[in-house]
Amino acid sequence: MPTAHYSYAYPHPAVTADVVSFTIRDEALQLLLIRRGGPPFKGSWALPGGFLDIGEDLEQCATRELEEETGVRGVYLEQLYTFGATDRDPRERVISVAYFAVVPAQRVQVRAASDATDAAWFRLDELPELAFDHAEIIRVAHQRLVAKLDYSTIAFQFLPETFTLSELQRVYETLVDSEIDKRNFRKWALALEQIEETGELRRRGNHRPARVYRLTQRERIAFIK
Amino acid sequence: MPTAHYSYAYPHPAVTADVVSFTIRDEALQLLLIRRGGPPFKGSWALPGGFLDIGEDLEQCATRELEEETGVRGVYLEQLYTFGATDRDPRERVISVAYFAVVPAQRVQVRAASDATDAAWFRLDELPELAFDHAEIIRVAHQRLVAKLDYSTIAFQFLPETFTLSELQRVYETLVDSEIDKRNFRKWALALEQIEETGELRRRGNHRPARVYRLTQRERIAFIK
DNA sequence: TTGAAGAAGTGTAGCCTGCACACTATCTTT
DNA sequence: AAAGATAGTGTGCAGGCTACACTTCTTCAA
Repeated sequence: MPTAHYSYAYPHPAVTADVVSFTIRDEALQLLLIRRGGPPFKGSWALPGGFLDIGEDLEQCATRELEEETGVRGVYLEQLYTFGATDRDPRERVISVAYFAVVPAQRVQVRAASDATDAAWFRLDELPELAFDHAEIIRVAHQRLVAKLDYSTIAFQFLPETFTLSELQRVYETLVDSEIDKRNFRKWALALEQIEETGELRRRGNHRPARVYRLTQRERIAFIK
Repeated sequence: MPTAHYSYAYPHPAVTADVVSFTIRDEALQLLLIRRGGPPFKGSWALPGGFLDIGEDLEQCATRELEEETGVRGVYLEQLYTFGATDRDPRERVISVAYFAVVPAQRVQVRAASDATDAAWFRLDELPELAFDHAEIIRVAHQRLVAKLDYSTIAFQFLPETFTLSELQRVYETLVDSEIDKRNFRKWALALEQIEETGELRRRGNHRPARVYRLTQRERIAFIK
């Protein structure tokens, strides 16, 4: 048992922030997991996260944990839900405030710059066994992500600063896991009035080059409909 | 300072559950507040809530606090958001897991059966000064409630088991604070396929009696659209 | 240099949904 | 029996969503 540095009249639970980080790699929705180096669930994969410092905001804590594992900063981060079942951690009572993050595809490789902990991206449809109730947390996060597609421009956060309409369409097709009509999609995307042409053209492969777009208000999630 | 009964290697925050309870009284959206009997914010109004017991689920805690203040059970209760700013409580670090509840108008008077604490319903547009960050919590709760009107049948939770279409329409009109066309509203409500006629008629006042409806699946929030 | 390959880019027509709008029905009270 | 009050009912128009196919522009290889 830890030595006594702090005391209370009644027991306080521990509080952690855990982060579900989504990205799109290889045309698939993936998320970041780390392998646990100690008990409980030693060797299992788990969400990155850690205990709240007593002088730190919840969101600061989530941001810090995410940065420690992925090296990325400034990505979209949103509080998801708070999980507090009494038996969710065998050591002591732990309340987990879960966040979900959307990491642009470009920035994914920055992970290699993080510390020596064993971290990896997994396809959402090929997840390993997970520690604690993290499978449940991921389920809720995915549900939230899909729900937000309908009423916000959160999908744009999967893309780097500039992108083509085809790239945007592929993001949506990956997220909803079905094909979308090209003309209808482009009409819809332009009608949002959230993107503008940069004036540049992107030439990739042996075909007509694509116009390049950017968000009119970078880093902003708009509510639509 | 409290005596030392528990100790940790590093400080744990306190965790509370606070509940924003909405109801409709006098054609207005109202919510339940209690007056604080001790410091901090002594004499101020605040949301009902209290510290999490170490062996108790978060939702259990919210349910318990709500029942202690209102006497009502089995009402709709949903986790709202977790507030954890470092300075939100002057005594110690407190993480508040906020819930929001919808209390049917009929059951409101049960509150009188609760203990001697000073509790009262306030119109949302006539709130007093509030303790802690409870004004912010209420703002978020109201926002969530209004958002849910668009994609769920949460508004039905403001009504008792049986109701007329006019009563349902008044609930919606109160919540969105504007008038709704009667024919369009009834068409919409019936098309949801969430309510059925009980076969009874309700006669109130000197006018044609109204058909009485009930939810086909009582206590269930349906997602629509 | 030319043509084949491959993604980029573009318009229309039908359908369905949301919204505006006014009168008749049935009961109570006097 | 007439007045007062809320319950209950249908249509038409506009705007948004969906389905659907061909041309443009570039690269690469013959």
